[in-house]
Amino acid sequence: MNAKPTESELEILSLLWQLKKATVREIHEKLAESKDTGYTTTLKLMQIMHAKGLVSRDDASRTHIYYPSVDEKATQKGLVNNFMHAAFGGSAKNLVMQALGQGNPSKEEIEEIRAFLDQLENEK
Amino acid sequence: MNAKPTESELEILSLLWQLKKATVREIHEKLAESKDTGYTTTLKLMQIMHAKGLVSRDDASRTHIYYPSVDEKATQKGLVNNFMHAAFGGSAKNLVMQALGQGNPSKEEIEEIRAFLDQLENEK
DNA sequence: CAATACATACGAAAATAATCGTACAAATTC
DNA sequence: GAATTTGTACGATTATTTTCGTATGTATTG
Repeated sequence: MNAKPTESELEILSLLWQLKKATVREIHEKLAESKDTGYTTTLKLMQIMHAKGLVSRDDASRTHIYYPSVDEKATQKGLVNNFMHAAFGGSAKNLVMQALGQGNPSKEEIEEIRAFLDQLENEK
Repeated sequence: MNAKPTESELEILSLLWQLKKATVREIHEKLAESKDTGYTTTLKLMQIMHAKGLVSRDDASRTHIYYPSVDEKATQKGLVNNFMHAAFGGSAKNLVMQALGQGNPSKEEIEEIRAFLDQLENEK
């Protein structure tokens, strides 16, 4: 059942994870900030996602409200795993270093990652 | 010009990065270990990649020899950047922690990452 | 209350990606 | 040297993803 979202679906899903819930119009306006796309395109995508079970929705009122229905962490886990294998031959280190090199993390974020590394190491 | 490889193309490109050069048959045999695919499918993909400029080839002899013609690191950089934005809202930290959580890096790799973090921090 | 704005539904086209059959030529084997 | 194997080329088909036009109905507003 756990269908993997396409690129476009993932954009929408990310917004929903962030906003917790949203209407088609809200999502569309956000998307339109960075890409040129029509309203009905966004609508259709969200309908497809609904059919696939990636989102749920409340259609009590005319303007439907959408919710993510797949877990953020779990979905990301699957995607990262897939991506790590496809692009980095499964090497977490290589992926991580590439990401750090260009993600420009803040001091706080670096600290968090360090703490996470400590924890990982202790488990060994 | 810098075309982004598709999933299937990336599989082939990864093999080429690893092998430095290869024939269609060599690539095909490798691919066939893990997926069920026809020889002419692999051939066609490599021809497309050649047309796109992702690989170059030496067609002096009947059996052509293929070489990667895009840089591994540079290509990965573009892919990570894209993926980080698509799946993690651009947060390197979140991507990194997910990857570390399941990539099961060795002690040595963790050390390398730590050193890289130090370096990043010093640049700030 | 008519015109306009805003909403969903959905079929169909367009764009992209992947697969494969067939044709044909060169090499190899029996 | 005929049959088989191995190679490329490439058009065509299929599958998937994305886009959008049109229909239709419900608010909102002048």
